[in-house]
Amino acid sequence: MATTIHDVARLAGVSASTVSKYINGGSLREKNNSKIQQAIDQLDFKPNTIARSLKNNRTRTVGVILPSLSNAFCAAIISSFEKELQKNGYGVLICDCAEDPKAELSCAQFLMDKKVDGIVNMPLSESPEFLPLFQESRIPVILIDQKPADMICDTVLVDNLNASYTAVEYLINRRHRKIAIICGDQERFTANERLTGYMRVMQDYGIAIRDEYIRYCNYRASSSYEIVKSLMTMPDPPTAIFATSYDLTIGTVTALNELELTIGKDISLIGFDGLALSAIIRPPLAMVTQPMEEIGQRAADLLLRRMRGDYSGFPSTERLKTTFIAASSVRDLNA
Amino acid sequence: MATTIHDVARLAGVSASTVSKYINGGSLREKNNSKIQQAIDQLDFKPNTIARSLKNNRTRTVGVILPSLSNAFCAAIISSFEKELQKNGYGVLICDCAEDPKAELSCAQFLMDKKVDGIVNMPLSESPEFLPLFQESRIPVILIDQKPADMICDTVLVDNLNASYTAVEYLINRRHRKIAIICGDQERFTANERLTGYMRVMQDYGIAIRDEYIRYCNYRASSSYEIVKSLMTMPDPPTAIFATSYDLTIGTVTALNELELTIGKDISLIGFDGLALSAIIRPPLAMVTQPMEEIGQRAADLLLRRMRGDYSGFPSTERLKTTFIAASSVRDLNA
DNA sequence: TTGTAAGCGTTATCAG
DNA sequence: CTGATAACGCTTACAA
Repeated sequence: MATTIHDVARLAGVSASTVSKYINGGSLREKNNSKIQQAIDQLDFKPNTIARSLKNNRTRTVGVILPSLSNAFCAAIISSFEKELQKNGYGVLICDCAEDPKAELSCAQFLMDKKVDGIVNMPLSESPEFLPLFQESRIPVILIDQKPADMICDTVLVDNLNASYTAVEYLINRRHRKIAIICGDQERFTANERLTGYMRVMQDYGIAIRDEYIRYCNYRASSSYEIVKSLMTMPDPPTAIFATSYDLTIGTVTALNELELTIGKDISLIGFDGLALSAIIRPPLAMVTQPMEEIGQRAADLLLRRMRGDYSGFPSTERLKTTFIAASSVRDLNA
Repeated sequence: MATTIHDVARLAGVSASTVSKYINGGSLREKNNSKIQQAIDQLDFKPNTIARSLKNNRTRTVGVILPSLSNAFCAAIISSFEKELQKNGYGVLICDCAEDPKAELSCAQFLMDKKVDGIVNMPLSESPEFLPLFQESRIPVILIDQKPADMICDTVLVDNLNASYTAVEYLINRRHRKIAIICGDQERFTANERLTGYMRVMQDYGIAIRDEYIRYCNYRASSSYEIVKSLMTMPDPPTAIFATSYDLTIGTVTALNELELTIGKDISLIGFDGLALSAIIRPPLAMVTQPMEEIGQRAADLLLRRMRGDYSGFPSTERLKTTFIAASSVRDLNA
């Protein structure tokens, strides 16, 4: 059916191994070079990548394990990651965990069976169980966004602490004192870092921390929606809210709208990610944005290096900076 | 290094082909069944999928070619598509075209080299050049969202015409007559269908169609942003705008905000996709939503059937229904 | 039912 | 530089 290297060899009047050498950049007689190329063109020969993989244990395919593709933050990162790998001739196999931490392990198993050359994972679980599996097999793994406490692994993430610090400081400077923060899972690294930033700036400015203003949840918009409703019906509600993820921001805005509270007047708000939201919400939303493209790119570059066998600087932890965007969703109480 | 079927055979005291038969569900002596299973467990044997693929020309991997993963509409569809294929043991290889129609062909070539068992494509080009390639190789292809005029292919899309008709009719019923529509590429099937729905309902209600209210662009938020600015500074601006995609909706809202026009009062608006937007924009945004999950699922089901060799009903065109969500972003001019 | 042997399309080794 | 030969790990006739 498909044309093989043998067909090319026959047509060119050389052996299969010579053709193989030609394809893989070996040096041979000029005469043969052209003969072989001619035969390849004539037959429109494409080497069978499966056979190749079987031979050299490299599939030129990498796996991605992520919480959900419907999550804009994930999708944006993967989009830039994929572009970079595509450029380098790699295929990208995507496994969506549907936000289920247990799925991570089975996805990893699946990718292992597919013999991927490398893995990128945005972990759901605190410390990915599958990691040792890959490390034994010497298949490089890059973690994104979260950093597990007890495992050694290359990681690309952002400076959550300062992101949070800066945002809350902005509120404090505008004389806000009753500041609520809506965090993700208490267990998760990122959530924790963001909370720590909040704690630290509050302490640095000598503001009392009130537990009832600190709320954890599972990162769903519906959760922050409920939280905001509860926060705003407290006897002493906050004057400002800091929502620490894209989805949490969505839920917050939705709730505030329903409560008919005017953002930037009745309540101040700083969101997270979702630059696009900033412009469509009125008033424009102040927020912290992560460099999603850059995260994907860095992860790609690092993974490519590791797959090339370059393990310099292992384990590398790349911390990228977030950006704070000021906007009128925060009321200046000095004014 | 890795354990092979031979290792299992040796340990179980049978031949490799017997083990192979066992794995592939052949019938053999009860005694051997258990011996082999034991050996498999003991060695933690996993068949090498690459070797398998080489043998039977099936990789259990499908390819996806799409305009961009950063596009929420694409991502949502692929998310549900991937889930369905994952359930069925397939891997999903994703190729992001970065909105470049030329990239489609090279992505297709790449996937062909990867020996995917099937393809799903959300086409950028009017008629995907790569289609014949796959059809020759009898590799099933499912097109999503767009339907090329001149090619025979399975397709899953929505009823754009009625989607548009219903939305514009809603405006008309509220006495809007000066209705602008922001369409995508004039060339593209979907854009055309949506425009046709607009034309038809306008005609059905005997409303004069004014060319200056019909605007085409490249589906980017920045384009609709410019268009809206131009529309609203016309001597006789529209009283209502229908934005026909997610990104076009974003750009429209942004522009209206900047122009300080109050949606639902100074100007009426109906958007497209992005249910999440509806709740965070104030007032809530009326819009047309596509059943993205279902699109992904249908495409998956159809592709799985085709890969099973079931070509009944080919070429099948599945038309799904959109939903119209009324909201106060449309002012009732009767009132 | 089970085993032997050939082959899927490449590449690596090693002799010429 | 070139080519014969033997893998890579699995499946599948075909023979026993």
